[in-house]
Amino acid sequence: MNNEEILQAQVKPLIDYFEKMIPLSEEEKQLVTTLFKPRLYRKRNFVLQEGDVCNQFNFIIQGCLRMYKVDEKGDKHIIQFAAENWWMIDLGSFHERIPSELNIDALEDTVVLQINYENLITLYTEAPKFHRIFRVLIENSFVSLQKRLLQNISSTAEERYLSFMQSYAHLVNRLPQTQVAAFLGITPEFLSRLRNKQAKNKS
Amino acid sequence: MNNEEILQAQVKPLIDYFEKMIPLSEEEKQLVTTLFKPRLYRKRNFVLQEGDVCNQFNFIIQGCLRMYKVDEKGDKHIIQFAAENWWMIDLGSFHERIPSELNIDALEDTVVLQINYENLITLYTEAPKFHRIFRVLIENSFVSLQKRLLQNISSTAEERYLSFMQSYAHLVNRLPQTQVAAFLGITPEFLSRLRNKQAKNKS
DNA sequence: ACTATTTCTTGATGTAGTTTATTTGAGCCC
DNA sequence: GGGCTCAAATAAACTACATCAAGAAATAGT
Repeated sequence: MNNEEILQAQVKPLIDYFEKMIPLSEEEKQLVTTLFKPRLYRKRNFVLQEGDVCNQFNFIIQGCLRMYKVDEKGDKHIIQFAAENWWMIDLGSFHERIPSELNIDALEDTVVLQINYENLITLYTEAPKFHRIFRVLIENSFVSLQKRLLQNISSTAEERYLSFMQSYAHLVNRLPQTQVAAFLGITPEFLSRLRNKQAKNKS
Repeated sequence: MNNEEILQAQVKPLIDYFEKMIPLSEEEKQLVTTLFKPRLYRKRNFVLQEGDVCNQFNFIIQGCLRMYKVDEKGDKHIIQFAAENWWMIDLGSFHERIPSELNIDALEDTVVLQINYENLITLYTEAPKFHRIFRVLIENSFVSLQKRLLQNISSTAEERYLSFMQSYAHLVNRLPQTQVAAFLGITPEFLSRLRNKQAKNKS
C-alpha cells in the first residue's frame, strides 16, 4: 500500500455507517468529509502511546488495531481489537485531555479516518445532530464492553475462547495466537492446549 | 421510610448533577421535574428481572442497587453497584427494546428518580440538549467500565480487593462480604482469607 | 535460498483460587 | 429466652491455569 492509495481512502464507509443510524443532510456529509482525515498506520506503528493525550477519534477503513495496557511486569493486556467499520479511541484520555495509560498500535497496515479533538468540537457545534449520533455510537460500545466484562467475570478460559471464536470469527484468522491469548487473559501455552482439546473433540 | 417521604424525594440532586455538566434553562429544569418520577424500592425488591425489557433509566437519590447476571449454575455475577448520585440501567435492553438477561435489585431501601423510555424520547425531542448531556454521561460510564475491565483482566484477586476497598470505600461497610466477593469474582471463602491476610499485615 | 527471529506446541511442576464440609456467630421472630 | 435463618471463618482436597524449559514450525529479512 502506498501513499496514493491512502489518499484514495474514501469517506463513504463512514457516511454509510452514520446513515445507518440517522440520515445526514448534504451539508453534514460535507462536514464529515472535511473534518475526518485519512491516515495510514503501518504494521507495528503506534496510533497512541501511553503518556500522550489521545487526540484522535479513529474509524477503521481497512486493517486492524489493538488497544492494550502494559502492567508493571511488562505484560500486555488487550482491551480491544478493532477492524473494518469499528472505532478506536481512549475515550477517557480524549475527553478529559489527560495522558493515556493505554497504547494503540497496528497489527496490520491500517487505514483510518480520524478526527481530532478540536474538529470534533467543531462538528458538534456546526451539526448538533452529531451529539445524538455519538451518543448512540457510544451506547453501542458500552453494551459491547459490558458483555465482555460479563464474559470475563463469569466464564472459564475455555468458554471465553469459544465465545471469542464466534464473535470474532472474521478476525481470528488474521490474529497470531499470542494476541488472542493476551485478549482472553491466558498464556499462549494454555491457549494452545485449549485449541488442541477442541480439535480432538471435533474429530 | 413511608410513602410521604418517598413523595418528598427531591429532584434537586438530579438537576445539580446535570448542571455540573451543562447549565439548564428553567424550561429544561421543569421538563426534568415532570418527566422523572420518584419511586421507592424496598430491600430485596427488583428494579429489573431477567426476561423483562428494561424500561426505566434510574438515578439513585438514596440507597444502593446492584446489577447482576445469574449463570447456568445459579451463581450471581455482579456487574455493578450503584449508590447515591449514580445511574442504573441495562442500556442494551433499554435501547434495543429486547428482554434483559440481567437483574437489578435493591440491597437497601432505595429511592430513585426514574424516566421511562417514552418520556426519555420526549425529553430528547423537547430539549435536544439532553442528547449532549446523556452522551457525556454515558461516556463517563464507559470510562469507568473500561477501568473495571482492565482491573479484571490485569490483576490478581488480592489487587482487585485492595483497589475495590479504595474506590468503594464509602460503600464497603454497607455491603455484606458475599456481595463484595461476587463483585470481585471470587468465593466468599477466599475473600475471607484475603481479609485475614490484610489484617495480619497491618498489625 | 538461508539464517534469524518469532510463533506454536508439549511436558513437568507450581500456585491461586475453588469446592465441600464443619463451626461459630449475628440478627430476627414468635 | 430458645429456635431459625443467614452471614462469616477455617481447613483439606481439588482444579484451572501459570511458569519454566526445550523443541518444532512458520515468517521475515537479507
